[in-house]
Amino acid sequence: MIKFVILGFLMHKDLTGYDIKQIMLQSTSNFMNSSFGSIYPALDKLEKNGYVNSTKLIEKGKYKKVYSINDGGRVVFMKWLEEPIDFMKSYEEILAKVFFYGHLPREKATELITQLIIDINKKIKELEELEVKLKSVAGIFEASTLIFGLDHLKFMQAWYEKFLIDLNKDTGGDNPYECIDS
Amino acid sequence: MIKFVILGFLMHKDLTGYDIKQIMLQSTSNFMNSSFGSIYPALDKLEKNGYVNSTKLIEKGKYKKVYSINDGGRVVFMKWLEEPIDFMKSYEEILAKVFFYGHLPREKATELITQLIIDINKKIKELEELEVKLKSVAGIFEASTLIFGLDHLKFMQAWYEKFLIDLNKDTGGDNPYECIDS
DNA sequence: TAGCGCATGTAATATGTTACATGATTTC
DNA sequence: GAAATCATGTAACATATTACATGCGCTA
Repeated sequence: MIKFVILGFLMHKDLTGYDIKQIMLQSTSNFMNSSFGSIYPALDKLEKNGYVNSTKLIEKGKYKKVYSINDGGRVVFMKWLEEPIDFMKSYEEILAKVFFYGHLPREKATELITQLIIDINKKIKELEELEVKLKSVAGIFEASTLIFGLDHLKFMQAWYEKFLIDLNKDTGGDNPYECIDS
Repeated sequence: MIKFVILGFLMHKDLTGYDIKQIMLQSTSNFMNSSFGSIYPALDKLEKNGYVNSTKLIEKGKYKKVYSINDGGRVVFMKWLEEPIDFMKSYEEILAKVFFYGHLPREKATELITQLIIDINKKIKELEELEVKLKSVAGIFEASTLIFGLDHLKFMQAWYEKFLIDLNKDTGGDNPYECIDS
């Protein structure tokens, strides 16, 4: 997932590995905060795969390697972004994608979040059937993890439902997050 | 984490790798559902480290390797269980521990969950300060991930608060989850 | 001149998944 | 007799962390 997050940052401006680490700390650390040990190899691989280009330069006596996304990179990033969210993969994946939804037309973002809510609802139905069976059989702690899972999904459903409403209210005021690092 | 979940299952009865996979599917799949490719090597390692013992046998013509936890294993499992929950590590770790809290004295479980709530509250305070700064600066999608993180923590706090109350009401009716596989 | 922030990178380790290989028994 | 289920295991791959190694420039 880190490669897509990196591409997402590069969609916006050219960055070094060090920059990326700083920006993550300030913006995505809630759901993703990678170490240099994964950022640098990821950049390396992205370049080998032809999704980014790098320029070596010396600034204030410091050796820097500035990366920029190219057309190939933009294509794979947008493809990832437009894919429906598989919310069972990981809770972080949802956040990662939504974080970059500003790159999508508003209608597409709305559509994807609507689909997410539908998928969550399906899973809720599934778990509710399981709940009946297990509640009678398990102890309070074992049952609690299932009920937590269920309540957690209900929380997510309600949250994204509300988010959709806020989204429709939003004027789309152009407020790019580039401001963060200024 | 898988090693502790395996030890937790073995606390209750002797099992084969195959059994463990089945039980996971029925009980913990909500937060952990490992593949054979991680269960078998994990069992192997647990045995090499001296936490479990295995007995090879042939039952109904099928070769089986039944694992049982030993004193060393019980010690490391209980030590893991009694440790305060680091809820920032992963959301799954909370569930994994609470799932086995039936092995703890009720007061210890209560204490650990109380501490968890305190830790979550601390993090909420932290994020609320960040929120003020970022809200003005980020676009709706970027801000949403932070707000989701915050609301998510508030959900967890409320949930475990309520769970504590339910726990105090609970008679502690002995309802071991062994019933699941019957 | 010591230490911190900037800046890049590697090596060892951990942890897990998917796919494959193998072979027995049970069920239709 | 074919397919599903029981049962164990390995190999290739993916993904990430921690700790280390290196070195420059700025500031106290």
